[in-house]
Amino acid sequence: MSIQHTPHQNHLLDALPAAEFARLQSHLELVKMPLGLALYESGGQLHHVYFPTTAIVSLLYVMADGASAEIAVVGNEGILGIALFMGGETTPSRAVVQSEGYGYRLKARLLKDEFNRAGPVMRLLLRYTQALITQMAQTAVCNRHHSVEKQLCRWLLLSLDRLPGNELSMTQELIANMLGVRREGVTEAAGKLQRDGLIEYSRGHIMVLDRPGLEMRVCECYQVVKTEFDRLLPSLHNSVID
Amino acid sequence: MSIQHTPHQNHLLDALPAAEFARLQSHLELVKMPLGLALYESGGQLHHVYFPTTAIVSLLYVMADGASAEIAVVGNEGILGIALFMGGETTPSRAVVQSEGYGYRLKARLLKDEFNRAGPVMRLLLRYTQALITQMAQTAVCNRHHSVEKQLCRWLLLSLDRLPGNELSMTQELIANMLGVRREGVTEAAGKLQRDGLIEYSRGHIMVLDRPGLEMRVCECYQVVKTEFDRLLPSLHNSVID
DNA sequence: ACTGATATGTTCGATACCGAACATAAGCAT
DNA sequence: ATGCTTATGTTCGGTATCGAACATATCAGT
Repeated sequence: MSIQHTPHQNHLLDALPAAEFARLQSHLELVKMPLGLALYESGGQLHHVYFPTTAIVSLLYVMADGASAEIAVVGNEGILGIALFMGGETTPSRAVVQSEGYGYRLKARLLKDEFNRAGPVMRLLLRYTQALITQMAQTAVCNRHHSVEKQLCRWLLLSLDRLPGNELSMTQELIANMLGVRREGVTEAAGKLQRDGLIEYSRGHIMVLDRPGLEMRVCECYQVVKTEFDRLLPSLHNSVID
Repeated sequence: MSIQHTPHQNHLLDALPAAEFARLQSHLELVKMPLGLALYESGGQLHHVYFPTTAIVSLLYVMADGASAEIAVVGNEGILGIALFMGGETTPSRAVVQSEGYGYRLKARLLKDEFNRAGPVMRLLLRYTQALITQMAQTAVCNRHHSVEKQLCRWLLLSLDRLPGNELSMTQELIANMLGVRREGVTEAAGKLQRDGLIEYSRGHIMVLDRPGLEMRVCECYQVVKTEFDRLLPSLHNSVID
């Protein structure tokens, strides 16, 4: 059985008005996003923007000593490469595929031109950017105040929201990298969640058995971000802006 | 002696092309910003945008249990109320005056109209927003990996960059609130800096004696943010965008 | 000078996380 | 089956920060 791929799997593309979508459609290029692929390096040029459909991509800051932390997650609800239309051309963050899958890409020039029409595409992208800002801000607060276990719950739920099933492929080592904590810390937190029957994992495969249970344990950060995404980007296209 | 106030003290306003500045100038209203004033509450309506000149404003996230953390600082280099033009109308953050002073405000409607012209003002605001995003992201990473002392250095330098002299009015209690740590933690870190002759403080007044010394101790986060601001917002107006 | 309020200093034990080392176990290639 | 690699589990001592309680010091008002 082969999987159907369509740009409409990405919520931003799906939310475009017909005219705008028509302009871009033929330029959208399906790309495979294997685990670990870096779509952008810190400070590098952005030649394309990416609209994930089944993949999940993490925005990571890597520090001089190698320590890292995830500042946001982008999946089928979003776009990678906002610095392009924000005017900076580049950012100090890396974008790394965290969960393999597919997405569509578009040449930088085309997206910029579309953005510069200052129409619905621009407004949609700016709203998405604001939602992303909320996610970053909440991550900062969460890093400050919440335990590894709560952050793991948040991370699992954010990932789950961007995937079709209830399973994700991810080693504890990689999760630790995302959260910016030690692998052992993740092992301990995940072990606790497993003992309590919320998840089940083995060698890089995590199955969520009790999603409501996770939602009970997660810190408020998850819900704040989710609510803000829903508020700013109701899944149906809504052209009543301004 | 009376202090001169002019919108040009704010770098964004100062960077506007003459035509745009002329349109807005008569609508700019000088406002006093006393310590602790909340320009915006979480989720509240934004009736004005603010351009600080001598004041510094913190963007804070306050959590359900009262714990808080600063996610960004805005002074004479920036603007408060970006959610207005990003399309969200509101944000989950609070904006609180951290260092008293003055600024100019502009009615929300006027800024939106100006933004919607999709000209240089829009491009400038978007670039500023990207710089702000960098600051938030770096704050998230810093919260994760760096000691209170390093973060205090970062905070002092960020504040200093937005003030005329080498002195700031700020109790350790308030700094602790910003950094999202205990007051005692700030006392200890500040005590160390004082013993080493980098700063001198008493009851809410901090004088920086050795700025290079602070720059030696601060984590890389400070420089990353500063470099990105300089890159995105060179102080002279540069209309060569796109 | 007195008083109260506020800012800062100091201590204590508790806890979460770190850093390192090592043990087990599951998958993979041959 | 054998061995190699990778993922996960466990332990240990060290450190930073926390939470709370209390001590001191400076300022403002009377």
